[in-house]
Amino acid sequence: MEQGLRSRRMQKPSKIRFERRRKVLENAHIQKPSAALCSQIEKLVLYNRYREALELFEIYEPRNGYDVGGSTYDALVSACIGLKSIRGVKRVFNYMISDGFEPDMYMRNRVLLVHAKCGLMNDARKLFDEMLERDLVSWNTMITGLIDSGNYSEAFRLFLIMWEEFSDGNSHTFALMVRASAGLGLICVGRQIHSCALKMDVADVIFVSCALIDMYSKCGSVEDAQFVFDQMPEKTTVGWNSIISGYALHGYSEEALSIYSEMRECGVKIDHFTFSIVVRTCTRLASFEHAKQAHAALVRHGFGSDIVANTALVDFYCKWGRMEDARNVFERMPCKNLETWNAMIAGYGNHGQGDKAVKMFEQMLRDKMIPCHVTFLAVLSACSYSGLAEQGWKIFQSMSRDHKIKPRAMHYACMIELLGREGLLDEAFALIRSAPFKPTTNMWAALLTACRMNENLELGRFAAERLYEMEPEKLSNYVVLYNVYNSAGKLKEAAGIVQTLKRKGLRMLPARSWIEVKKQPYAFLSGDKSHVQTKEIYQTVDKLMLEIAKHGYAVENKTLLPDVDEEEQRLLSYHSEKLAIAFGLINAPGWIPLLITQSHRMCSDCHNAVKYIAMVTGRKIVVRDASRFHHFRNGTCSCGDYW
DNA sequence: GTAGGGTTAG
Repeated sequence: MEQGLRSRRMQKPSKIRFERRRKVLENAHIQKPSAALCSQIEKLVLYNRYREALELFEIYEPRNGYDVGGSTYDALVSACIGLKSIRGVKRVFNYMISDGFEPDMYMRNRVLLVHAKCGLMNDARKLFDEMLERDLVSWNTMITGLIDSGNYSEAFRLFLIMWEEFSDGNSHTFALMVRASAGLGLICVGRQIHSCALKMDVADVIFVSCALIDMYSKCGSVEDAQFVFDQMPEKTTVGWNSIISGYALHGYSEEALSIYSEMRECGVKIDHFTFSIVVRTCTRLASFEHAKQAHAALVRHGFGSDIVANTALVDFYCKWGRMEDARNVFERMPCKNLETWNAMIAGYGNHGQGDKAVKMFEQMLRDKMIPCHVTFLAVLSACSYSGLAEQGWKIFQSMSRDHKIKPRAMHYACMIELLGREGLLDEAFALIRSAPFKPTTNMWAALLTACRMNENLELGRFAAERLYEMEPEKLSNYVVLYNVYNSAGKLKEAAGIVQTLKRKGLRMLPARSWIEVKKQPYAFLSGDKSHVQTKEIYQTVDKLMLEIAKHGYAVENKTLLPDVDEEEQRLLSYHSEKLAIAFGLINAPGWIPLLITQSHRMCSDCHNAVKYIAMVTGRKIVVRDASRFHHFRNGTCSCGDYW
C-alpha cells in the first residue's frame, strides 16, 4: 500500500490531497477494517465527499477480501455519478462482478445512468442491449442520455419502440419526451406528446407541466405556455421560472418582469435561477433601474454569492459598457466558474480594452482555472479588436501546445483578421493553409476582408474564388471583391463582377430592419425614402449620428455597391436599424433608445479598431437586423426590393 | 431506493 500511495502521490503532487487522504485512512483504521471501511465510504457519500469515498475504495480495492454490501456499492455508484467518473464506475462495477456480487435491476440502472451522465452513449447502449430485463427506469435513463447528448431523433426512436412494445410510460417519460420535442423545436411533435400525456393522465404532474411550459415557449408559442401555466394546480418556483424565461425569450421583457413581481407577491420561493432570468431580462431592457433593483433583491434574498446569478450580472454590466461595475461584481464573487471568467474577458474585449482582457486571461491561468475554446475566442478577438498582434499570436500558439485545445475555425478566423490588420497577408494565408481542416467560409471571408483593407488584388481574388465555390449564391462575397477592385481603381474588373452578378441573376437585397411599435410591425431598408415621415426620420438619424460620433463611431464610407450612384451611396449609410430606431423615437413617446452593445469593426482607412455602437432596446419596441432572422426576410416591406 | 423541470459565456 505504501508503494501504491507513493506512486499516486507522484501522479498528483498535491500536498492537500495527500493530507486529506491520510486523514481518511486514519479515520478508517479506528474501526474494524471491512465494516468500518464500508460505513466510512457511505458516510463520505452522504456528505457529498465523493472523491474521498472513491479514493478510500481504490486504496483498499487491490487487497480484496472485504465484504461490500449493496448499500456500499450504491454509495460508490452515487459518488461516481456525482463526479461523473466513468473510470470510477468501471472499477466499482468490475470489482462487483469479481467479488461475485450479482447486481440487481436497480444497480444496473444506476450503472447505466453513470454512462449516460458521462455522455458515453455507445457504452450505455451496449449495457442497455445486454440487459436481460429492463424496466421503465432503464428506458427512461437511456432516453435521458440521448436527449442530454442532443440526439433527439434517436430518443424518439427509442421511445416509439418502448411505446409499441409496452404501451407504457410514466410522468418521467413524458417530461423527457416533451424536452426532446423542445430540442427538435417541433411544436407539432410537442403537441402530440402533450396529448399522449393527457391520455396517460400525467400532464398535470408538476414537472411535466414545467417541461411543457418550457417546450411551448422554446417552440415559439408563449400563448400555449401561458395556458399550461394557468392550468397548473400548484405553481412552483420552477413553473414561475419557466414562464418568466418563456416571455423573456421572446423579447417580452416587460411582461417577464411583471410576472416576476406577481411571483414575489404570491410568496413563492425565489431561487437563484429566478435571479439569473431576471438579470438576463434586464440586460435587454431599457431601464437600468430595474436591473439595479434586481441586483439589490438578489443580495437581499441571500443569493449575493450565487455563481450563476452573479455571472449573469457580470454579463449584464459588461453589455451595458459599465465595466467598472462588472469588475466590482466579479471581484466580490467568492467563487467564479469558467463562464464568469469568459464573460469578463469577452466584456473587456468587446469594449476595446484588449490589454485588460489579456490581463484577465493571465490572471485566470494563475488562478488555476482551465480555459476552454470560448475563453480563447474571447481573448483572441479581444487581441484582434485592440490590435495586440504579438500577444494574440502567442496565445494562439499556446492554445494547443500548453492547453491541449485544438483551435477551431473561429479561432483561425480571428487570427487571420489579426494578421490582416497588421498587413501580414502572406502569414494570414499561410495560417489558412496550415489549418488541419478544410478552411471554412469564415476563414476565407476574413482573408478577403484583410485583402480589401490592404488592397491586395491577387490574394483577394483567390479568397473570393474559394468563397464563390463554397457559397456560389451568396451575394456579399461578390460585393466585397467588387469593392476590392473598385478601391484599387480596377474599374474594368469591377464591371466584370457586375456582369457576373447579372448573369447569375443575383439581386442585391439591402439590409432590412424591423420594428414593432404598439404591436404594429414596420420594415425599413437602408436608404429607405418611401415612408411618409421620411424627412423627420432622417433628421432624427442625423441627430443620433452626432450623438454616436461623440462615442467614437466612425462612418465607413468606402463601402461601394455596384450600379449605385453617389447620392444612393450616401443614403445607404443610413442603415436600416438607424431608420427603424428613429421611427420608434418619433412614434413612441417616452421610449428611450439605449446604447447597449458596442461591437468593433476595423476601420478601412486607418486599419485600427473603431467603435461601432449598435442600438438595441427592450420595452415594447423590438429592433432587429432583419437579415439575421430568416422569417423576417419574407416579411412584407412597403418599398420593395432595392434593385 | 433509481429517472424530471428552470441558468451564465460563445
